[in-house]
Amino acid sequence: MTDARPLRADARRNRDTLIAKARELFAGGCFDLRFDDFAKRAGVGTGTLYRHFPTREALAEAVYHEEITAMCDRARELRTTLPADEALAAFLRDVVDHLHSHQGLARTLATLMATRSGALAEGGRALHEVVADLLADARPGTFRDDVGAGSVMMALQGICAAYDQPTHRSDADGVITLVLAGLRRPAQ
Amino acid sequence: MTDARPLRADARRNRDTLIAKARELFAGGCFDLRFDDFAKRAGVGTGTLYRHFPTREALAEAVYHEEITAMCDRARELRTTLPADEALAAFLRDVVDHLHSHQGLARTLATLMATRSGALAEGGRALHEVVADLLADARPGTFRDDVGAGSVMMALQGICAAYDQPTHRSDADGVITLVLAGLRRPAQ
DNA sequence: GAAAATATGGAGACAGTCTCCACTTGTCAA
DNA sequence: TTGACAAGTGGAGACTGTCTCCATATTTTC
Repeated sequence: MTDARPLRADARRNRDTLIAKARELFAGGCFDLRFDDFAKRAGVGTGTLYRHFPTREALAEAVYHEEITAMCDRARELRTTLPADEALAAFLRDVVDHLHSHQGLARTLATLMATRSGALAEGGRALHEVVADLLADARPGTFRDDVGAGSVMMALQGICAAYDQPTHRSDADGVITLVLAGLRRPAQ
Repeated sequence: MTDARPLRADARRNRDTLIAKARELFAGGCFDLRFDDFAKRAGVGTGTLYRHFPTREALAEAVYHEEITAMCDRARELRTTLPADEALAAFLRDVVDHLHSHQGLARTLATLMATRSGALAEGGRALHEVVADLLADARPGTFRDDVGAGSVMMALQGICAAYDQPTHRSDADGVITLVLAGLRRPAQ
């Protein structure tokens, strides 16, 4: 996935500037800036922006790449200190918490999850994987096995897609509550 | 909500033609047609299209208006013949079933649900309302009361937003399973 | 330090959206 | 009927944002 050819020094610098600027703008709630304008604000030419990030989504993914990686690491870490079912619960709650204070991330994830193929979906796939792992670990005994990780991700996609609804936080918490309660194997 | 001034005969005719044409194209999976081209295909001028439907979403909502109304009616009908909890279950299953064979509807609903205000959201609001009603009826005794209709709608939004994922059907069924199982009041 | 490789920027081609208004069509009162 | 007014039409073209292209500049390599 990582490129073989190392970027030239100036190219690397530009790329980093672009990501930093994008992060700053996204954090300020400014998502729909003209792409050309955006290049200008970052102090590079349009061509440079397009060469590094062919699409808006590519840029968004680059900006949130670390964040998504951190999320996945967190999941794996939780798995080492908690029973798998509790780890999944804690992870999902964490995700919602994080999304709530990072609208841009929610937006980006909603897009990444909707994009089924290509490098762009990498982040979505990574998340899917950690959820699937937690789920698999928790299944025997505690979780039902007729519902897959895809369904959990789909619920998560709803949470992401609805990121700017006024009642987002409480609704999202509710979704997680339903998913977790629903996953628990019904008592025999 | 309905306009006071009745449309002139030719205007009404054009509007109907536009909706019919859009329905036909959507059914064929053709969603992202140029708006201008679309007008041409329907045999009207660009101006006419824009006057009737200022945005793509307005057109989509008009196309699926009947469908959404039918869904809401169906929910109310179910409520008269089944206990509320079963009615909600049947309704949600029905919705997924319907979405599955009408991608355009899923797409449209995803947009409508994401749009928090304005006439465009009417369809989304109507659905929210019937779900809220079913839920309220089912609550005493059977359903938990710490999770609102907004959460159910959010899960539904995920189902809609993921409409073109390859595993959509089974994942969506899983989400409904989780929501319904999660809603059930845990045995004391 | 010269050649080769790599990257830059921004002008301008292009594509899609949407407005505007001279003109057409429908409605209604007389 | 008909004439006058209201309502609606269509499509040229202004506008807005996207993206490509390439002469020029910078970095790397030998």
